[in-house]
Amino acid sequence: MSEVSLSEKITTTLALVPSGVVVSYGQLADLAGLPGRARYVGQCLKQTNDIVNWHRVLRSNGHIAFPENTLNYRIQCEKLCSEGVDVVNGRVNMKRFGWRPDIYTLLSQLKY
DNA sequence: CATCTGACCTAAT
DNA sequence: GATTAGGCCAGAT
Repeated sequence: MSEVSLSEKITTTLALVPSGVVVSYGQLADLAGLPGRARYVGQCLKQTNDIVNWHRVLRSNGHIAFPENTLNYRIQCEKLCSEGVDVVNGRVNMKRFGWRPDIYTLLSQLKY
């Protein structure tokens, strides 16, 4: 059986998040089998800049995690908007564009 | 070894 | 809304 690193669990799980859907750091941690470790997700994303779907990760309150005047902030806004996700004041309405049960079920099928 | 820091979260005020 | 306090944990100091 192959050993899967923690960061690998996170990146593979994130890669399954569909376009037009966003997740919080905490949600992603849970789905990757690392409950309560939202902070670790942040560390992983910071490490490498080429993680698939990195832009679909937001804070639990829907806010983009970067300061407003940064380049990354603008890029994330741009990418989300191009996917049909409304970003208002650097913030996404998690109620409308956030997690849906069917998608949750899909990701929950991940086994490591 | 102690403390600080951070792409974080929840609950309570 | 905002703030505080506690939780989380790998790295840096």
